[in-house]
Amino acid sequence: MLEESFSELEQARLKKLRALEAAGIDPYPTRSEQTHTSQVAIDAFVNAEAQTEARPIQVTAAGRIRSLRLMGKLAFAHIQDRDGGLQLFFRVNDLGEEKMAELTSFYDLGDFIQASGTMFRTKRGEVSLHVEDFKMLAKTLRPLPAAKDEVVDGEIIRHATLSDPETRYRQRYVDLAVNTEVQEIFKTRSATIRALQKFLDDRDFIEVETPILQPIYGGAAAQPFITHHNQLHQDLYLRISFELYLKRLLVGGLERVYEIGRDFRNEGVSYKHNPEFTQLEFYWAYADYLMVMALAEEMVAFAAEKVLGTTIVTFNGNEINLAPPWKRVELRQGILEAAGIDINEHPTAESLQMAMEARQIKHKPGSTRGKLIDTLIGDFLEPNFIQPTFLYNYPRDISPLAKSKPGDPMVVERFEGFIGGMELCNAFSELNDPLDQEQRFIEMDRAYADDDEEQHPMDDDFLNALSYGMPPAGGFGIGVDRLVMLFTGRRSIREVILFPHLRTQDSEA
RNA sequence: GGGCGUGUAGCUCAAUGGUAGAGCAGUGGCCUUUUAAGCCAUUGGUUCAGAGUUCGAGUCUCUGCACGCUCACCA
Repeated sequence: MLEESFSELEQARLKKLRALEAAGIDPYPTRSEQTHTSQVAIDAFVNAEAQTEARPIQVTAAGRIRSLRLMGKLAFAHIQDRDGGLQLFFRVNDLGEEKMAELTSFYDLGDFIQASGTMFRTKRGEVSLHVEDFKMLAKTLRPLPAAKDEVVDGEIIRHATLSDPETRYRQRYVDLAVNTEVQEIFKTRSATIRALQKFLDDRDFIEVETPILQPIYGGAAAQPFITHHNQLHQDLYLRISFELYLKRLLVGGLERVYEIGRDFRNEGVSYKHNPEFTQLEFYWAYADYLMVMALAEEMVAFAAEKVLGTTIVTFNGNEINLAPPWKRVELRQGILEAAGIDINEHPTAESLQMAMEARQIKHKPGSTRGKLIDTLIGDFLEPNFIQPTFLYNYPRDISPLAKSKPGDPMVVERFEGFIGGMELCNAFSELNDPLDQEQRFIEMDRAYADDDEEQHPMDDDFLNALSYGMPPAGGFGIGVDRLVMLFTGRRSIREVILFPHLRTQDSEA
């Protein structure tokens, strides 16, 4: 029972709720009204103020009570609505003893109120609503964490705010209600996705949706979640990427497609990894990875400009400029300069491993050549790519869906984009030769035969699709959560996901 | 999964192994232009859970749980 979990504070509120009902007031009325948001009301008043013979601005505002200052026959409150806050001014002369008592005896911080009246300016200069009538819209039984805002020189200083990360993520509704700057993160997130969509829509891409429940997973090297369809007696995987389905659409003649959605990877959780995360992938017929590179930097800069009004962001203490062109580093050259190893001189895993050991570089024993190169990237390059950087020309054996570089069988036309020391995107000239693709699947199978984590299952229907002919194309994937981290300057992916994954608790407080 | 750290009132935090406290919030008063409103009074605790050491544990030990940081794997 909810009521049994109530603290003393909550019991006090419950008593007020009962008292409201006893007074014939519905604490949760069905109808409500909001003629102006706080900002619209304030703007309207400020406008009218500038004119001579302005008519009074009649407003019905609605929102959550964030502060309440009772002063006997006077009262001030601030309510919070979707675009800000508004001060309410109550006076017994206007409301009468009975109505005033309703406010003082039944209302608490956190309650939703609807208030009507005219806009005015207080002696201290704050544009406020002079309340003529008000009603309870929703009684709050649990107290919101007490937070008070102090304005010093225009800066808002928040006292004793809710800061425990566990409570903030587990009860995000409280976090959002109390820490309004958290709302801004998710407004930015929403705007970012809209901007990415607009950018691609304007270039004739169509947005599609492909299966999340898949009989065969693929398109990335990751462990999947497994689920089960009861009626069909069939195990299914939650997708780890969109790639193989989107390429089927290229076969079908949809030349420019993209999808924004959720991927699921059954792996470790960290400040940049959540088990489910949002990805954008696009596939572009008659393009190659160099064209994709140019489009990608343009897209990110467009989104930044549209959402933030600038291409300059601050992340982890670094000022980062997202404006194109981004730095381009050829992988072989990059590793040579950073680690002093020329990977071309080490065509086998054994040789490369020896070169790394000679330099005391840690690595997983038994790795493939590509994996070793990946280790070098992670150790020597990725952390140093603070400004946007494309690293291009990847080893073939860790890129089973990318097309080989003409004249260089060990290398594929693939690039990854890094910003703030973090991998942000991955792209390549898409392999469209069904026979080569089959060969790659077989190679992966052989190379990782002993390693369940790296299984890359053969997708026969995908090969079948390629056999019907897929136009040459460039493909691209970007982690939307990480992009939002950059745009909002948040160092943890949990800050930009509304309900990040947490372990379950036995007893919820 | 490994290492380090944290867990005390609704929130933010104190408390040499010796009576668990403060501010805000709450409750009762006073207050007709306040804005971290103010003044007076006051309530509120399974100190994450369990076991142990001790005359005595919020504090020390062990186990478990959750969260954070970090390493490994991945995006």
